[in-house]
Amino acid sequence: MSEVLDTIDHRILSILQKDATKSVDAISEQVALSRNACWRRIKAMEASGVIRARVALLDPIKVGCPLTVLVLIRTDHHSDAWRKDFAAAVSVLPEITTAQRMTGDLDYVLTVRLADVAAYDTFYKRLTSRIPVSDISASFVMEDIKDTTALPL
Amino acid sequence: MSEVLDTIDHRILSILQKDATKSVDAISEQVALSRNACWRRIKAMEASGVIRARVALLDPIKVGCPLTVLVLIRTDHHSDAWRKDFAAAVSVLPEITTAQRMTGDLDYVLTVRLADVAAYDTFYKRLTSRIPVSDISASFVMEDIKDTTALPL
DNA sequence: TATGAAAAACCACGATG
DNA sequence: CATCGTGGTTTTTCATA
Repeated sequence: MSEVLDTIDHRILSILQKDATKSVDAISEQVALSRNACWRRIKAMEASGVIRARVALLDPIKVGCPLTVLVLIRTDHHSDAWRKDFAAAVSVLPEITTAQRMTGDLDYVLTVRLADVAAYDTFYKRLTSRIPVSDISASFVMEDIKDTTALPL
Repeated sequence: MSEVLDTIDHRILSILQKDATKSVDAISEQVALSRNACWRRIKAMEASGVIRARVALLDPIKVGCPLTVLVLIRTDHHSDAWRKDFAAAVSVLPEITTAQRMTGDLDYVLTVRLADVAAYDTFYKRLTSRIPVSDISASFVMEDIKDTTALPL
């Protein structure tokens, strides 16, 4: 309901952002609150949508997609229909984990998770067979220096 | 121990990737396995590191960082020392959620989470005061078409 | 703070293929 | 002989009074 998050909320969130398996007991101790008060705050933040989900993060290498590719896309189709088709293609391809429409001269950026470079070629064909793009270029990730789902608070 | 994941493991993972609050009972029912067999598989995947963590995902808008910026960086310092400084700067700045070293002509790509465009200027100054870069450009995310932490299985 | 209900954590045995 | 299922115990966590 309320959209105002105080310092204690922030501290609770920063704990849960890193480890959602922590019990209410452990969290309440860390933020110096009673178990109950802490539990109510968490419930409230879940209800208001501040906490959107709790998910498991997997090891990309161990599940067989060690390669991350950033795909930069430019289009000359600036119609609603094209955008709809593009969004549909994006939602259908599970290798695409993020898709963002950008300002500036590059129109779209995709993050794609793949097994290897050969898989990129397959992906490239599947994508471009679904939607016309005027310019597409791939940049491969050599090293992950940082990769977190935790937002700054 | 074993690094071989079968179809059932994949189904368990795909459930947990989307919702880590699901009880073992519920999961075991979905994958048509006994509670215990299912529990053993999950434990094994936690132990082997296939499941890396369980985290809470927050709403960027409700938490006060609705703006996502992709920062493209080129450097002419290709020394170990520079890389170390860069990594240190990246790890210190919480607004940077991902930092990747790339192939091709752009050296690094950062994903940065911010409150607004003004905050980008502050961020830009803090970053460039810590490390010298020969070229840096920002591209702002206008629309999130897709954004998932779930890897393809 | 107390408390009942639920889920998780773990163990042991026999069955199965 | 790995892995499953059943059925049990103990402990923890939840969620509310």
